[in-house]
Amino acid sequence: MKKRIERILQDTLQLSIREGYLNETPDPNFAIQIPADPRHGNFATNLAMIIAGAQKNSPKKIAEVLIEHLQDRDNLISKTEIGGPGFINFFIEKEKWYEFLGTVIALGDKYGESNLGKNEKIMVEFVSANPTGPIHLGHGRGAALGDSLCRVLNFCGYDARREFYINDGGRQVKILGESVYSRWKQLDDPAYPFPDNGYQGDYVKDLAIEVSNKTNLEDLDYNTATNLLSDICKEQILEGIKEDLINFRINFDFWYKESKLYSSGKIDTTIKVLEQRGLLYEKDGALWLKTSLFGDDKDRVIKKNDGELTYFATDISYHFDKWERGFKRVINIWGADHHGYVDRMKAATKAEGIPENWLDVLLIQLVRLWEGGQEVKMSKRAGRYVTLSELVNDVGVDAVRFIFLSKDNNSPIDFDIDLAKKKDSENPVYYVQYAHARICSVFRKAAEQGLKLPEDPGQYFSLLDTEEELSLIRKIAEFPSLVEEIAVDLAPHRLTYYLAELAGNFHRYYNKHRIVIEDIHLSMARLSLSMAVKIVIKNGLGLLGVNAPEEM
RNA sequence: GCGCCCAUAGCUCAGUUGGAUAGAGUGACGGACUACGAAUCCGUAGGUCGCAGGUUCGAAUCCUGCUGGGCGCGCCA
Repeated sequence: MKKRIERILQDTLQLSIREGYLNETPDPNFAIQIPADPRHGNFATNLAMIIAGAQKNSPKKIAEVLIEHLQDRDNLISKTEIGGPGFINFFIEKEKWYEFLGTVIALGDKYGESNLGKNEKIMVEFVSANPTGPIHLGHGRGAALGDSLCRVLNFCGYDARREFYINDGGRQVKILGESVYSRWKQLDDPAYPFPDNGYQGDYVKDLAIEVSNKTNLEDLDYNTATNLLSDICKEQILEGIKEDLINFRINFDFWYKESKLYSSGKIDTTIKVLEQRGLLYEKDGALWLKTSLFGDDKDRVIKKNDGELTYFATDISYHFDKWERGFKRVINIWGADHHGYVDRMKAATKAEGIPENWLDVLLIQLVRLWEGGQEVKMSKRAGRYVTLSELVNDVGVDAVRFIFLSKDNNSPIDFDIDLAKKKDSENPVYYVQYAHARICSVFRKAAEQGLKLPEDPGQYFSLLDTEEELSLIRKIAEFPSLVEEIAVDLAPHRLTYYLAELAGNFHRYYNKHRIVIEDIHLSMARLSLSMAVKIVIKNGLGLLGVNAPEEM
């Protein structure tokens, strides 16, 4: 609907200029909004006010001109008004809303899809947790966001893929091996020293017991033993991570190992490319990249004076590889504590000759847990933190995903476990799911009375004449443009609020008007409307990765 | 010291490239089941949009300066 209004306005503006009713004006960036106050119409635009300056005329005069030459070929608009300082308000022909309702039902689970992305290849890289311990809440938040973004992007016609980058080559894996070794030694000798920067969690002790039972460590020297433990444990932890993610309904398309960058020679190639571009230099025995030429505060080391590559070097190479794999855009989801890294990473991609804006980095803020009115204090360094699987086992996938996705990524989340566990109205997840289950229940009831949706329900829609019914249809009509906006803004949290509103509208409607009644025709009409609501809730929850249950 | 993010109802948060009278949930109080699921609905109360300037027809939104909080500033990963 919104798009049709936009089209009409574009045509009207062009025609007005072409025919000389208005002066030539640069392409205006006008908005179409749904007014908060229904008296201001179904849609409103600020177009007249936006171009008033360039037209050297009052917004109201311009609005009059535009209305007079309105290019409404389909007779979509029943009435226009000029309001406030120069808004043009549009009222849509009721019949057009009924037609729209018919298309929603016909489209079913395709309602809301679009071809916005034109099959463009996008990579979303997220979670990418080190294989040194189980994934925690922050990873879970990133996982929910990345996965939902991919769902939305694919729904909008992009070719979006999920990728997990495995840091299996760095020092942290070595430290994991040393930590496990130490815990194994401590089984006999509690005084055996533990590495200063070792991993503290209890899972390290569990690994020590488990692996030492299967592997003979006694005869190995320290280096051999710790290396062996590193290899075994990182694989085992990675399996656990994969399992946690699958339980969280996330299926990655690609698992990309850092070690592959070394073995495939990608890193050497990348360094050569940068060398050829004249962007490298040596100083203090180290190799530096001139990132400061591309917006970074200062240049960065990619090879240390001991000959080892930095983490940054592998990351540059990794991103060059993403580019070579043909992705037209890349979205990285990082914890906010990595924000200092964003500028240098973007600078590095530019240094590699990759276009500006190719890389988007979404930073996610902290998740704080609350239980029994108190914050659950966590400290990763001390190994005291709640894992994603613990939380999911406690409150369920649907609630965790919905709550994680209900906030903008830039806002910290206070996650109230008690509230998330509640299966009633206080919990927004259940509020939305209940609307869906309730509609399914109504259809079961209708079926008992021999009622079901006819092939062509459109003939009854004109019976939907109450304000509640018309506003429900309008709400349903917002869905496609909202989904597109979410794909552009990378902001799936808006969907949670929309779904709660839609569910609320339906619950109110349900309480006020009976759906299955003696009047068969009116029942058909109301069942159709209910079906459309059900479709949007199901499609919307699907984009969040949340189930739409038929019974609860 | 420099940089990024945040500040909206008692609490948790929305607020769509600046739009018309700033919203929702929750908490508090009071109501609604002899009919489709009361896991719901209706009503009341609640605001100096952190503070001070600026930009304009119009600012919670943009700019500047403050205050308060989170995070980051390594030849660590």
